[in-house]
Amino acid sequence: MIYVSAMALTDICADCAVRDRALCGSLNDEELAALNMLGRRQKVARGETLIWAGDESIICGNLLSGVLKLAASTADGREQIVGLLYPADFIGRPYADVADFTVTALTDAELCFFPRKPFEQALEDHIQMERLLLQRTFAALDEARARMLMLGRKSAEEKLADFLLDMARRMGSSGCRATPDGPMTFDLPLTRGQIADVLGLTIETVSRQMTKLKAAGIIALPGGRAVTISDRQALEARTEAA
Amino acid sequence: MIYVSAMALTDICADCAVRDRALCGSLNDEELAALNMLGRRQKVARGETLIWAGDESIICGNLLSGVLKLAASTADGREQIVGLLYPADFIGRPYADVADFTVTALTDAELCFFPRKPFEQALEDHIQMERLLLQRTFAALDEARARMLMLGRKSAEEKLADFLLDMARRMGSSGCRATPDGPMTFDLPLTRGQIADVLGLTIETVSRQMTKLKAAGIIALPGGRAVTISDRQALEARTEAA
DNA sequence: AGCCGACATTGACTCCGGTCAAAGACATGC
DNA sequence: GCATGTCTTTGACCGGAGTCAATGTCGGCT
Repeated sequence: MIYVSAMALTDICADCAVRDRALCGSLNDEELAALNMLGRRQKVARGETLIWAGDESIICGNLLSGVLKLAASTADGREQIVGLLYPADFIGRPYADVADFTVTALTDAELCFFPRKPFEQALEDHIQMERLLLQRTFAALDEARARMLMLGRKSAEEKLADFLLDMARRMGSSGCRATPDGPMTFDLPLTRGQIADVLGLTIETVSRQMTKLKAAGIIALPGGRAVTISDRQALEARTEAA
Repeated sequence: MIYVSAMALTDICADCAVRDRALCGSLNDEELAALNMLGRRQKVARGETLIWAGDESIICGNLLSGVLKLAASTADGREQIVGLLYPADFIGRPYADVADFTVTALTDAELCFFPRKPFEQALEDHIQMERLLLQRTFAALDEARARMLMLGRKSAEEKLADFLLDMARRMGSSGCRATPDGPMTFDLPLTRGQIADVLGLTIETVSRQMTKLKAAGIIALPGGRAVTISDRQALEARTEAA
């Protein structure tokens, strides 16, 4: 699929990696060119924070590459990761003056952002895009609620199993999958501490559960951030208590 | 505010208690009359389930009176309440074929519902309503995420304090509030078991924490489902660990 | 009134996951 | 190579919340 632009110098969308998977996928070429004027690309380094909870909600955008975390925290520093953002996901909070969550890059990342107010105007002007955003927001809400069940009612073991299967699914494209049900290896974009913050556990508990799964021959930890799922069936079984 | 309708016999919106607070608030009288044709009012008794998780997503609607719960559960019967719905709140999941969560009445309730497909069409036809729904969905997402922090990172005591303050705010209108900061009494629409399901705790823990707050003179339990918040300051303090 | 079922409280005990602490791994830079 | 800092693993211990069980309270019904 090739997009040739008459305004190559400024057309940042032309080589967009998520051109048709992101919100912009709902726009035709002319509309895209207009939105183009508003947008800016930006690279962010791992660890960098894009949006701070409590700050004014200034920007919206799309994630092009990398993984971001969306986090909430208590006054005394406890943190809960309330969402992970992957390429083509929407970033930001339209229609609110203040951002409620902190957005931080877990890996080096690239994104395409717009000032919030003009972006809201663009939503009004492009019904299709607004409708797509509504659908995605509903999907995000479903996901958040599913995670509430996990946080409130699942054991550490179940949480870890859930998490690993979810990551396997999400990293599946970039990682390598031999056969649909055979062993599969991928790199986690999160540290143990960050996994703990996703699951509502501590680093130590995450580490112990990992070791337990390894001892049971269900996963292998080849080193670094890599994980191999050797027995997907068994892992799925641990998603629900015995 | 009085709405006189030329079609009094069928105009179920005329005496709608949430006429201008619900999604329909974005419609003018003609549009409302059209939507009217699609909608049906229904009363449901406490305990009745409107939508079952896993079933086809058939209806959408507005809550007129009462309180509903939105719940997820595990295969072995553990339940997590992922949201509470109050009058004027939107019910249902447009753009999905299957409902992911169970919706049940916690009190006797009345609602106004529409078949999902025609409702989706109505959203397309009435941009203002779609936009309002988008804004509400974002708000629901923020709320769900805030609750993730609570579920994942807060102690039983903090959860209870959070919950009571939230209920005080929500029941404030119907209950009685003497002075902004003085004692305030209201009825909880939930049993201890349901509170436990909201907070990711057990009945016993909820009960013990209630007793502890009562012993500390922060709340009183006059009987039935009633709660009196005698020392709001102290309750707010327990929202964050010592 | 008295019975019944649902809901709530309380107690005794257990255990999962948190806390504190000490070693390992591993990457990076000098 | 070695030093440094970050991340991970492992161990010992503790405590908050869950479990199991008994008792108490309330409202509804005949």
